[in-house]
Amino acid sequence: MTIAATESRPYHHGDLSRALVDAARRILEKDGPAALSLRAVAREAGVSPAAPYHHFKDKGELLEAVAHEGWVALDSFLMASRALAQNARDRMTSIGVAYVQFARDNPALYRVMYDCSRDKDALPDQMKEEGAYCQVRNTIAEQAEGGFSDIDLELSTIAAWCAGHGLAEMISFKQFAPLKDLLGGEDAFLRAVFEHLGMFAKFDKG
Amino acid sequence: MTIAATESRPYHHGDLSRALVDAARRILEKDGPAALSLRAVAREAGVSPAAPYHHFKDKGELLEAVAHEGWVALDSFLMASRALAQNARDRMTSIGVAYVQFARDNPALYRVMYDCSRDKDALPDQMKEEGAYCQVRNTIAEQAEGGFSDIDLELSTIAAWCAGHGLAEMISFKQFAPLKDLLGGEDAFLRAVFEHLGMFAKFDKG
DNA sequence: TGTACATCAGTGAACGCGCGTTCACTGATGTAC
DNA sequence: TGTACATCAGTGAACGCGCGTTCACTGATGTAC
Repeated sequence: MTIAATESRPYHHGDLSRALVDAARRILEKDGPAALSLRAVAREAGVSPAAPYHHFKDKGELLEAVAHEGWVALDSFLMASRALAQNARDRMTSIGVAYVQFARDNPALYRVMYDCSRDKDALPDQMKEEGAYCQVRNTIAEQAEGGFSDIDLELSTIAAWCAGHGLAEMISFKQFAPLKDLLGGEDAFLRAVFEHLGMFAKFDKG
Repeated sequence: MTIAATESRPYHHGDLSRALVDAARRILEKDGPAALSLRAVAREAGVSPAAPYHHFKDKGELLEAVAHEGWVALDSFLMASRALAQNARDRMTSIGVAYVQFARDNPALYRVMYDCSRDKDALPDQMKEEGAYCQVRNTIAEQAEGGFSDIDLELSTIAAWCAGHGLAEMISFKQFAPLKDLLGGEDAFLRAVFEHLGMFAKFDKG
């Protein structure tokens, strides 16, 4: 009845790559990005410090794998909340709010994602072709109903993305606490900030 | 004629506090935030690794001193470029552009400033009373010409601040290179992004 | 079906490193008398 | 004006730490014949 064979891990792991990335994410959740050393990851995965080198060239490559998972998770989170929005008008705010919620709920993962990006001075390549950035652009395009040139669309997407990232980094700052209370909670505060971006005020009357 | 006495530093330094903060900023400029250890700062200042402990309780306290200088420098940079703006309408964009330029020209210092803030989960206290944040709020208030409630004003300031911070963190990302070229350079790109925030589009016709 | 052997994926000990911080110390300074 | 002494602001050696990475190794797996 009991599965005795699994009580002690066999010499070969089976899928150590996967296990290492999972271990890394567990460490991020528990102790934050500063605790994320290669040795800690190996320890958490129950494996010797040298083992990861059979799967990742160096620490950076493991971090990139973790970051990549983060972007994929963000993609689907945004996708889901965009699908939930009631109408086109709310879709823009909803996707912004969802973006910040993701960062708030996965702060350490979010940090690793941007640390990797900064190291390369670029967002992940796939973002421009598909993925989160593209979803933001599409949402804006829908809401603008053709009123934007390609350049306007690109610039507005960048502006919205930057606002989302900035808010994501500051959402938990103490200074905002009174305003959150006043508005009825953090999510209401979030919506309010995005609405004040006023990104598409010019379309309100057209 | 030559001042022989200064050729070898006297035993007592005179103003080691100051010298340490200066050394820290030099290290930041040369080698970035990752290189900013207490020992490196002492080395750069030409002093033993224990010397800083007579002036700062620990590494964190030195970092805070550096960050504080950064905020002060940002304050006066924003003040100066706000004074240069031609009219009220441009003032908002100008202050945003200046904010990002500061971050771009002092990337490591900017990083330390926000790292310290994140550790405390708050922007520096003086920001709400005076300083950079307050300047942004005042600029927005001027441009809105009384059309904003206190809450609207606060939310708009937060939105603008977040957009500025987000753009500051991403301004050098490679993905934006084509757009920068298209628009005639990085500064033009910056202005364009801030204009697309459309923060006050609703006031354009009123 | 059995066996030799190459390859794969682990082990654990060790390397050298730079870090933050502490310690007992000493040279320099300033103040009380 | 001189001197004893407390205090201040340095020194340099040492502590223990965890890190990324390498190394020679070995156990397990799979494949060719």
